[in-house]
Amino acid sequence: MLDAKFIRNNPDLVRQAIRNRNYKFDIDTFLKLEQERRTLLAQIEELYAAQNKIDKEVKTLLAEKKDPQSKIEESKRIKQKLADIEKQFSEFDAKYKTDIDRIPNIPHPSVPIGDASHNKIIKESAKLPKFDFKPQEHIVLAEHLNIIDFKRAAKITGSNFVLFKGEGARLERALFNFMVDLHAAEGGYTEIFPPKLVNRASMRATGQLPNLEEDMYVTKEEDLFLIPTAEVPLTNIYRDEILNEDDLPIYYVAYTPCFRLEAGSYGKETRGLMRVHEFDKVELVKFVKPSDSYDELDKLLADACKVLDMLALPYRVAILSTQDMSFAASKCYDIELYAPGLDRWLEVSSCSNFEDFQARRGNIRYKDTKTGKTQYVHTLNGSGVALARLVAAILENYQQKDGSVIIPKVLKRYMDGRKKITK
RNA sequence: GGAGGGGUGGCCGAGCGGCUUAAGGCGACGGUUUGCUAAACCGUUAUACGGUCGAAAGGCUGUAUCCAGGGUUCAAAUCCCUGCCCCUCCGCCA
Repeated sequence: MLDAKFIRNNPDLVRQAIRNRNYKFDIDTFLKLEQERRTLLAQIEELYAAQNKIDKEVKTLLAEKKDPQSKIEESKRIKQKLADIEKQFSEFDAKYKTDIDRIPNIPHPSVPIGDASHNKIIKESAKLPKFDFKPQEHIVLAEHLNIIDFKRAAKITGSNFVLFKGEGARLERALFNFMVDLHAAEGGYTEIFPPKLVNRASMRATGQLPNLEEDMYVTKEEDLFLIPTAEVPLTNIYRDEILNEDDLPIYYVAYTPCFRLEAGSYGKETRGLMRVHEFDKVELVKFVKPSDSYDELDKLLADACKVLDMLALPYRVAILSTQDMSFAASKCYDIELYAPGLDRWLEVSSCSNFEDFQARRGNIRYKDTKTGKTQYVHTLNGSGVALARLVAAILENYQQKDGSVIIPKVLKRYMDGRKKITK
């Protein structure tokens, strides 16, 4: 959420940001609404002031044992008037609140303007792997090794769910343990194991609601959402709280499953591990001082890349363009792994700085030690990294001619010292 | 799931329709005293959104906020309803 005052004072900036993101939102109509809302609010406050004054007068009259009846009558009249204006106000207010929630964050000046074709690659692994045979897709490898059972997952639940089996299950578990350990030990992140169901207020604070409601799983009885990412429970840890400046920066890491309905997706994109409704992910979240947030974003990106360096996988990093970035982000880097079987780049991480956009929605602040003022923190998050596609990339990059798959060295101690997955 | 008891400022805690502009205490901060520390004494002590003055720091002013949202009333921390959370007991369960 942007500051209403900021929008009022910088309408052109906001208009430009919306245009650069290719969003549709009429700022002028919004500003008119906002003005109207404030006018009504001022009227209401004036009437309340009058009521409060009468209230005191009544008290005085009662204390002096005089008749307050005429004052009471006056108060009743004001009450009537108030009811009318408040009814008007609540209509404007409701519209105002849903509208301001739908205004996206302002992209950082360093973000390339345009659609996904303007994403800028800033780093790429020196060389892609070479094979003296035709590399297979991960689906073929997984079926050959009997480590993933897509058919039975579909029977148990539905299409685009995954059942890992044997060494496949072991690999999945090894990977998230490896990543959480790495970030906790070397990155200085505190490990969290959060709830995987969250309420509406939490989903709103991080920006999944109201725009992405149709992509989320929700429980009927309690209106709780299955988390689409650990970003939601982690960032909401400090919703409606005031932190001390000395507490910052705060770094959290969590492994969680992630649930995405993605109602609109279909076709080739959805085969295998590319786009599944439930996947595992290790997520990094930071709460930092505004002055540090872009340095922190670079460090966050480096922490995510470190996982892939250690796994010795080919990857590239792109700055996402204004149209490709999520609604709440100011700046976002994507990390993509190369999958030689598919001959495609697979997105396994987004590292974003939200500046104070989420903090304002979630009312997450800190007290400045020197000035004593409270202000919004900056929040960041990044995948470190997402699992399903990572498994696909490992299978495809480490495959051997006979269909076996070498286990990356750093995972050996998480896999009972095994070096290879074979049939 | 059932039955009770609760939720008040940074913390503890009183208040239970108009005497509250939320008592009192603790803590924190500033000051006085002091060789230093402590003690004592005096003072300050939230947030949000408007209006207004100011170059700014900030001042003045209005409104709201006693878990949240509704309601009753001229008037609600106080009464009623709904929800959330916490505690005790019972049931069920991993």
